[in-house]
Amino acid sequence: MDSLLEAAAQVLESEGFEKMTTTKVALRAGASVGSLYQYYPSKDALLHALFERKTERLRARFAASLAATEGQGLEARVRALIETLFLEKATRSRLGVELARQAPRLEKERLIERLSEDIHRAVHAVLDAHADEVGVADRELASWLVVHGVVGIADAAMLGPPARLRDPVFISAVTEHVLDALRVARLPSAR
Amino acid sequence: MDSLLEAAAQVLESEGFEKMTTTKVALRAGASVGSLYQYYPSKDALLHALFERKTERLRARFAASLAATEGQGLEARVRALIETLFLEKATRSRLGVELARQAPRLEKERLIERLSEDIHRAVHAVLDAHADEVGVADRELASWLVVHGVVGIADAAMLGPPARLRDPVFISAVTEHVLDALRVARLPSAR
Amino acid sequence: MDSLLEAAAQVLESEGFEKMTTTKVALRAGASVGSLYQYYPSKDALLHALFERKTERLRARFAASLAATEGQGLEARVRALIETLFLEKATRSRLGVELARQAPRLEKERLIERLSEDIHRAVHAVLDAHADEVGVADRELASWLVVHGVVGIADAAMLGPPARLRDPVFISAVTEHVLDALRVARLPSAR
Amino acid sequence: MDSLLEAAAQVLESEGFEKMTTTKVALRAGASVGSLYQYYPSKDALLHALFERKTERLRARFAASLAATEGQGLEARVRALIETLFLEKATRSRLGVELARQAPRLEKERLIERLSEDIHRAVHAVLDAHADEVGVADRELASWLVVHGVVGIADAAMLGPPARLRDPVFISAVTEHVLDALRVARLPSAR
DNA sequence: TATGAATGAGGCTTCATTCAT
DNA sequence: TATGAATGAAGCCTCATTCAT
Repeated sequence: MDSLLEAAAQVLESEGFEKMTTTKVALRAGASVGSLYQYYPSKDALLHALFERKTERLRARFAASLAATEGQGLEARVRALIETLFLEKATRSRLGVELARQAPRLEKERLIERLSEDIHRAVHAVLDAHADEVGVADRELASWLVVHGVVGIADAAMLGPPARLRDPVFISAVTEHVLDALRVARLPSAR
Repeated sequence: MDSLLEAAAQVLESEGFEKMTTTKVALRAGASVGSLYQYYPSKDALLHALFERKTERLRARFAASLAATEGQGLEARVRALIETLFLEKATRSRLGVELARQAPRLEKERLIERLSEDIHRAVHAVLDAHADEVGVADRELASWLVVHGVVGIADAAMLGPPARLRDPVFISAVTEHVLDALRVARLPSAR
Repeated sequence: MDSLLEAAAQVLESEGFEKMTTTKVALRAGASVGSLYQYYPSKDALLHALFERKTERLRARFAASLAATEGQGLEARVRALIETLFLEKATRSRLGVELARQAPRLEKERLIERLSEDIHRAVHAVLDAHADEVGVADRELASWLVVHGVVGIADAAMLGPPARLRDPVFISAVTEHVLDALRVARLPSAR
Repeated sequence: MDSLLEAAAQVLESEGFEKMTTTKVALRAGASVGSLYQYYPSKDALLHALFERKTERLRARFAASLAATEGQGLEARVRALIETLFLEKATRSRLGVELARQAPRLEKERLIERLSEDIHRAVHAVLDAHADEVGVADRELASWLVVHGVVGIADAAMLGPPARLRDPVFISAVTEHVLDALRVARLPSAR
């Protein structure tokens, strides 16, 4: 049941993982614990599903961002990706944090790794497609560094004022920062 | 007692937070639960102390790195800082992860924030000291972005092969990446 | 569940409060601790319920006594009330004592106060109804004094041989004592 | 050590029995737990001593009251005894309550019984000495009833406003009540 | 298929008491 | 004789999971 998943998300958001009990989740979903266990055979299974939902959503947004900026310049595409990541991080951020806390348990690390690999691959493809605008030699490594660097920035920004992640000025700054790292400015065309 | 702290660290490392019980910690330290509670009035207090120990250690290493590279060029200093961060992240990494997972609970978020602020400040000072080598206008923002970007990179690297964080080639790559972002290379063209 | 309450009463009676554990109560009731906590969210809640049960029973007996002696003379009614009180005090007296010991903790003091107020009020009404047989001016005060005096007597009698509280001779003596205090006997001289 | 006893009294008064720990008592007395256990081999031994202290004090006050009213009339002596009892009950009343709560445990019931027997005996002697003013036949029984009745009244009064136990009007009322019960007024000499 | 009462292992914490110094 | 750190048994309570209805 999908309402169970949403209920779990809400409880996780409002109470945190340690106070999220299966009974509470079931009640919030208007169901009974028994029913919950019919769909999700364990608490961890519930978390896993929640994880996948979040992960899938992010993947979809990224794909959409890339599709929407198809054919545009590197800057536009990078900015779109950053914007997307920040927006997702800002959406139900408490939920994201609580899920991330549980990732080290569970085989869910794989879920995270798979996600970041996908993102990495996508970004790598973008860099390759705009190889002329990228000054670094190892674009594979560069995309990896950029992806995880930006994720780190997003995570840090999440602890501050929530508006920051949606602030265009901040997004521009991060975009510039990333493009700088990719040595866009050093390109011959800058001479 | 310090052996209690170390015992807690070991249990956390080997079993993870969910299986870390106060009794287990006490036993591992060769003490009794009662003694544990004499020194740390709650399980969370124990975590807090562990947190501070880790935090303090990192702070000290950073200070030492900066002191050791006093007077050297920007690249050397940045590299030293990255090296230090990576080394610390690689040291007892499971412990670090488990502690980080508990940070959102507890007022320890503050401990983390305070730490990253301190690091941010230190890096900012370095950038200011080497203003001539830095091409970005807003050095405060740049240092913030760089610090959190590199932390994100370190965290991602932790999930891969543990040797990576100590690999000089990788460290060089990250250093280059950071220096690029600071537009060090672009400086000549700014003439 | 009512069997939990009765189990608690039995443990309290046979072992006293300090040795009454929630697990023991649950076992005696043929249930598990978990079930106990489903019905009574804390050990104190269990005590509270026990308290109310006892209190309610006494209230009911008093009401019945008054109803049964409706229309009879003052002596008969006073005797009936005393008899009722003594009988109740003699019934499961250990239980009563253990509950009373816990009253100062808990908001249950209120329960006791409310009970004695009710009794006071009832006795006051009786005195008013038999105003012609009562020689004291302040019947409100007199009923208060009589009620608490008799309770004191009952409590003291509880410490002696248990049969005393059911001994008609003793009950007669107390009744006489109370009627004397109400100056029933002095009335003729008031002509 | 006497300061240990006083410390115990203070802790009992301010925190209640359940929060009175031997360590707290020792600290308050400016000693160590070890020392406490040198003088009082168990927590119960401490309580016992406290009990005796209170008991002895009351005994002494009663004796003093009787001595002070030697040769006076029944009313004066009864009033003095009531006054004394009320004053003692009003003094450190919380302490008294907490001690009474622990009486059922321990062989201390004996302490209480012995005390009330002593008081009973004393009052009996007073009644005998004033046999001409007492209208009841069984003075032994009457004194028992009066003693426990007044104790019950005092205990009930303790739950109300603390000033009541020291209020001369209230004391007079109780005295009158007692004298009435003893049928003082009905005596032929009252004609 | 849904329900939710029942289960019980196990965690955290307290505190009277001991004993080496 | 005083100290107070150490002990560890034992209590209260939680909650994931099961299963009879």
